[in-house]
Amino acid sequence: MSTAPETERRIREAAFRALVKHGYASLSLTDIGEELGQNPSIIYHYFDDKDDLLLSMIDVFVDIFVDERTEQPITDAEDELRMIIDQILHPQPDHVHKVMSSPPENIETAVSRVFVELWAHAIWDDDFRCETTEVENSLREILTRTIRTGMERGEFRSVNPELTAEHIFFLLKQGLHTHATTNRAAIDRVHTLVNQIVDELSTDKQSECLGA
Amino acid sequence: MSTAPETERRIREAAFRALVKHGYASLSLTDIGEELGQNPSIIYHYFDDKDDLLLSMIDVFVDIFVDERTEQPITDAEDELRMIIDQILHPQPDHVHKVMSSPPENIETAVSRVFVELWAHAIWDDDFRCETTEVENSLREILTRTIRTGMERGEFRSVNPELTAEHIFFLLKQGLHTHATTNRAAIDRVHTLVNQIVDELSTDKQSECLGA
Amino acid sequence: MSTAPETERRIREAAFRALVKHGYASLSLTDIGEELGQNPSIIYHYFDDKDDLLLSMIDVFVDIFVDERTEQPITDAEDELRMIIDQILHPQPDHVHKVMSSPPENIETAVSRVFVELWAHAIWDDDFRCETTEVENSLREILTRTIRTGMERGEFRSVNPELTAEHIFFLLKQGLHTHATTNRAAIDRVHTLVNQIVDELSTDKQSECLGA
Amino acid sequence: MSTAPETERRIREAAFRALVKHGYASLSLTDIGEELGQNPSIIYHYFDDKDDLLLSMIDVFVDIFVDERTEQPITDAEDELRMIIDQILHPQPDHVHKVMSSPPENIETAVSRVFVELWAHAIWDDDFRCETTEVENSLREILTRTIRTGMERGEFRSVNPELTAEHIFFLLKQGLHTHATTNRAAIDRVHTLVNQIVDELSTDKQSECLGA
DNA sequence: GATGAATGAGTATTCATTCAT
DNA sequence: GATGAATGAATACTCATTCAT
Repeated sequence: MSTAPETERRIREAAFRALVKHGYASLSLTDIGEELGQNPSIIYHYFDDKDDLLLSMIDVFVDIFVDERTEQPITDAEDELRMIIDQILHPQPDHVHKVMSSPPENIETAVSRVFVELWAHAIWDDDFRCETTEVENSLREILTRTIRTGMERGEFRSVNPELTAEHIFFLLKQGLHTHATTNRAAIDRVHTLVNQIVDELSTDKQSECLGA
Repeated sequence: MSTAPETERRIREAAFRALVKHGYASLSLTDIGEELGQNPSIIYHYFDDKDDLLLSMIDVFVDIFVDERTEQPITDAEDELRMIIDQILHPQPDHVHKVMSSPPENIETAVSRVFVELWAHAIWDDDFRCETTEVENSLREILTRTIRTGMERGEFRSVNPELTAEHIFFLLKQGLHTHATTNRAAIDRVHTLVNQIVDELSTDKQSECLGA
Repeated sequence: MSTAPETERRIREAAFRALVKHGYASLSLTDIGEELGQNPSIIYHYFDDKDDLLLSMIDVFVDIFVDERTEQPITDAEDELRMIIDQILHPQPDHVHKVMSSPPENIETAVSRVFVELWAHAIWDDDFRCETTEVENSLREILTRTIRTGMERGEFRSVNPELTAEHIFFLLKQGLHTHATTNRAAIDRVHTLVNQIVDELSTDKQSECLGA
Repeated sequence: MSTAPETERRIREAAFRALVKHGYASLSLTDIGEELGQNPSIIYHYFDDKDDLLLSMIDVFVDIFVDERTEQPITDAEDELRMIIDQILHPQPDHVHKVMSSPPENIETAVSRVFVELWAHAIWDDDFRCETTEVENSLREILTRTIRTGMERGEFRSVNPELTAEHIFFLLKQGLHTHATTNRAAIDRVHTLVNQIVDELSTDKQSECLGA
């Protein structure tokens, strides 16, 4: 059997790690080759060019966050919601290891950096922009579905599920973004805010609302 | 007085416009020189190097969003809050023109792009990181101060002003970020969510909470 | 018998077609592999390297223009001469098909291009130079022989057969060359000039004309 | 005064010499830089890219063969014709030195090589093709004009001046071509043939000869 | 015989930066 | 203060060639 698909995956993971190390603006194919432990020219056997390779790295995101969730039946809506939130804010090595054979060392930092860099590139490249939009749609969809299910089962209060999902999603993204781009520890603050929202959803109290 | 400070400002603005056009990763001094209408080597009379110039562009942000507000006395807290929010989500040409003599054409897009690009670069450069952190601190401080003032005057409900300010600030940033990096019209959605929070602050109603 | 000689010929023809398509300077083994419909590395089973393969393409020329003529007895000198001229200026698909199983589409263009490219390469490569010299010698020899035969039989006026052959040959080559390398329709002009020479040969006027 | 035009000319001449040394197919900007004694990147200050530089080398041809002749009044048609022929077949260092400050060593070889290489490239590049066509038109025009003038003054027999000029021109080109691409000494042979034609032109025999 | 994965040397081109004027 | 000529290091990408299968 051909080793090709394995090699393609190894290149993608090497690119991921190299991106975490060097950043988009100064990421060279040489860097990727070094991370890969092979001559960079091999990249052209598996990808059209640098952009094609980097574009494919959004797939790594999909692998980590989206794929497995889309088809899963929901058992407990609140548990499910909290688990999704947790996995985005604190990606676990075990989970990441399922989709990457050699993940970078500090996964939390790695994921937030790559998120910020790839999304930033989407400003300039339509293909990237399509992918980022789609990934976001999928994740928002998962959140929306979970909230709606919770409402239908009476676990959650009656809210606009799309808007609430979007609210949560904005905060999650911003947690990663602020974590990667400032000296502030933003993830815990976001966790607090998002927990409030989930708490609100699952209490039948009428008061104590967001930001309070 | 020499024309030097004027030239320095012109260079900074040219760099700003060039960044809006080309993006950080592919921004060359040639691009900036073209935007400036002068030979790019003049940049070295006013800045140490490319990084120094780009770092100084965060100052443009400070000029636009922070400076004038820090010392202003607050008259009406809710008005003030809504105005700050509006100015971040929809920067007005008139206002920007006060701090830039030749602003780029589409200011809303320009500001969100530059925000995303400069912050992304802060991942890799400690000097940038200090600046981004500081700018965010200032803006959060303004929001916090406004909320606290509103509370003290009885205009707003009693909340944790730091946390609420942070909540609003996360959403505002994410509005710009999503606007710049996906195909979704995120700014209006963010406006809706933030308005809800401000509404909550200024009503004494006990019900109808976030996302509802 | 093994299929090897057949494969070797197929490779040579593929190289010929690829050369017609891409030109010497930008002809890659990948191009040849594509034309061949096979993996380019197979070439190394039949040829030492790229140069060796391209050198062998001169043989295709020999196959087309020289081989069959060298041993043929001459029946009518003028007819023969006009036929040779015609075949060089307007190679017929039928005739080419005898030596190539998959000739390129526009043979006239193909032949002139390959002639110009291979001969140009002969500037730099002694092996090529030997081959081009030899092919030219053979063709000039055929022309000379035909003219001499015509003279001996009284069909042609008395001229210097080597010089006249060379004169005709120069013009024929230049027809192909100008056809391939400029926007001018040179072949018909050459035909006119060469016909004049042949006419002169076969008239019984005594006037000493050019080439005599 | 700026040194720029001087540098541009130096680059063009270096490219000319490098082309004579290495040939089109294996001519790298590094080669040209070496010939120039400077870093190859300087080329991009004066030319768009490699093709632009090489295209400009046809101008060197125009400088050598065409320019000075176009406006000169003709004194003696036969002398003039023989001089043009001589200058193409045997370019003199003195003459070349007028348009190149550092010509290559063996000018005869250099000119024929560059002619063959540039013309060969015209097969694939329309810009080259335009230039080659134009240069040829100019040279043919000069020959035609000289022959026509000779006829009008009664120095030459009555012939078709265009066709005779073309005849001569074909032979001259083929002299250079054969000289560059085979092991045969073709230039003298061509000289003999062309001299015959000119002799024919200036004899007063009435017999209708070629080109008439 | 034939494939295709892998290599590494080489190529055109870009770009921040320097420096003489 | 401002220019623009010049540099050299770095970069993406290509391609002939090898070799294990």
